Amino acid sequence: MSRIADPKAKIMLLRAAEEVFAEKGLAGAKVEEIARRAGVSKGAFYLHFESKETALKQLLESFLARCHSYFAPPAAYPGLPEDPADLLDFSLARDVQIYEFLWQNRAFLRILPSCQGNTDYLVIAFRAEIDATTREWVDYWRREGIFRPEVDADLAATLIGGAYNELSTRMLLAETRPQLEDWLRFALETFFRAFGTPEMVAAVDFRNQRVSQGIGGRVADALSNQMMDRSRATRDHKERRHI
Amino acid sequence: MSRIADPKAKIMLLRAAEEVFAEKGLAGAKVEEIARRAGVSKGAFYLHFESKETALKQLLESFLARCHSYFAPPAAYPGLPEDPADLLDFSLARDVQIYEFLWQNRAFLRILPSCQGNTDYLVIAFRAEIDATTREWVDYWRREGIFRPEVDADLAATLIGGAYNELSTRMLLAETRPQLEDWLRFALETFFRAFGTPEMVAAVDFRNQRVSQGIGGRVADALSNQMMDRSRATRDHKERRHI
DNA sequence: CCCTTTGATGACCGGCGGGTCAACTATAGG
DNA sequence: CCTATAGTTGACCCGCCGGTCATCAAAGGG
Repeated sequence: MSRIADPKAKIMLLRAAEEVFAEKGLAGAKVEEIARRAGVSKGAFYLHFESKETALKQLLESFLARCHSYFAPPAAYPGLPEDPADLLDFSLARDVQIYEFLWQNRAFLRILPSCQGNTDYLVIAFRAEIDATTREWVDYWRREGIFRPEVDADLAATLIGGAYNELSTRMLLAETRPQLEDWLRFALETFFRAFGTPEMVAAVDFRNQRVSQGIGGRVADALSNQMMDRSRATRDHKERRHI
Repeated sequence: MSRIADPKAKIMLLRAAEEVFAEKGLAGAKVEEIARRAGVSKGAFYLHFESKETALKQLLESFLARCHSYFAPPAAYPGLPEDPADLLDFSLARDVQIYEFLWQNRAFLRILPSCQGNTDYLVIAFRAEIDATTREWVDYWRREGIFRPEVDADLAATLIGGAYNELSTRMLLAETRPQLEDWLRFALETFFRAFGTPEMVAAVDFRNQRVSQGIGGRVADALSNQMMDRSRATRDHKERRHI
């Protein structure tokens, strides 16, 4: 009995909404345009969403949740490498993973700045979360003797967060995928040089020599092959270090 | 003959508009509210401005022009000190001056993120200009042998710009004036350590020792005196114009 | 083939707020 | 005091768009 709902409708609407929100922002986006791009009527939009804000909130929550799994604190990586060079490789591989994800979702990233009104608390909370996670990393690195003890964790996290955020902004302006690896290596070295102990800075220099001699990072390969299996990846680092 | 126009009206409207735009953004700001806060009628608003956008544009142009004079390229400072410690002092004093200005105009800074629609090109152009100026400084420092030659000027400028931008964002969240000097010293040292030649990094360390021994910077004092003179001069100039 | 049920449509409603203008008011000159 | 002139007002107009609902269409059961 009765008619069956189009199962693609909601997905198409979400996709269209993502597009239009990214182009126009919350206020500028028109429900009619979202519906038209999804190939359905305006009324159909309201079969799936209570309001325009609801749709944006739904999109945001889903995206931020996916982001969340990428911006993990150090506690989420039980077996972090201790060797400075391996640590650099690991961090770079992790950054590349994150920015690859951001690049894939660049359409979505464009929505965030436009969240100025009723939904901005979501973005603000997310930024605060990122900032706290960055701070955790700085604290961790300081405890591990990688960063100098006198480095102010709050300020360091602010600078790091701002710099990386600017990189993502710059990525959004690019038409083709930038050399994220180069960008992120540069950023990583910048902050390791700035905040690292003299030993760490020396390790950065040494690693650059090694790289310029054509010897690639070992950990980076391991991590990109086994993205999800962190414990195995770190076990690999340790084993190889003894070779 | 005839009635004389209220000379305060436009100024009051601009002030009120600044307030409301800062609180609500372009779209959220209502002409009626601006007029009410200025103590005039809605119609009076349109005696002075063609439209809501015009008012915002006028405010923006004026503010960005004032900003412009602060973000000067190295060419604007003919006699830059060559001694590393003095250079640090000079740069810090300059940064403090800029951020002091930004702090004084923090209400205005809050408007910028909300410029998403018809006026965003102004902000975008301004950001690009800041970025270019930062790049000029990086290039200059590299030419002067203060930054290492292999430092990528574009990426360095991006990171620096992002980090300093984040500092200003964080400043906007503060209720009382933060210790800008500490923040900016931290940021300055961060990037001088990251990009500086080994000699420069040594100078940073040496300077910290000197400062911790209570010996203040000489150049900083000289510059801050000079800068106070300059801001006092412009303030006087404005007061005279308003009389 | 009709009836019921439920998905889908788009014309329509209503409020919001940018912008206008007829009416009003203050001032100066005669 | 009167009149001309120009500043000031706020009620009103109107387009836009979020949200609704009478109406139609599709699917399945009897």
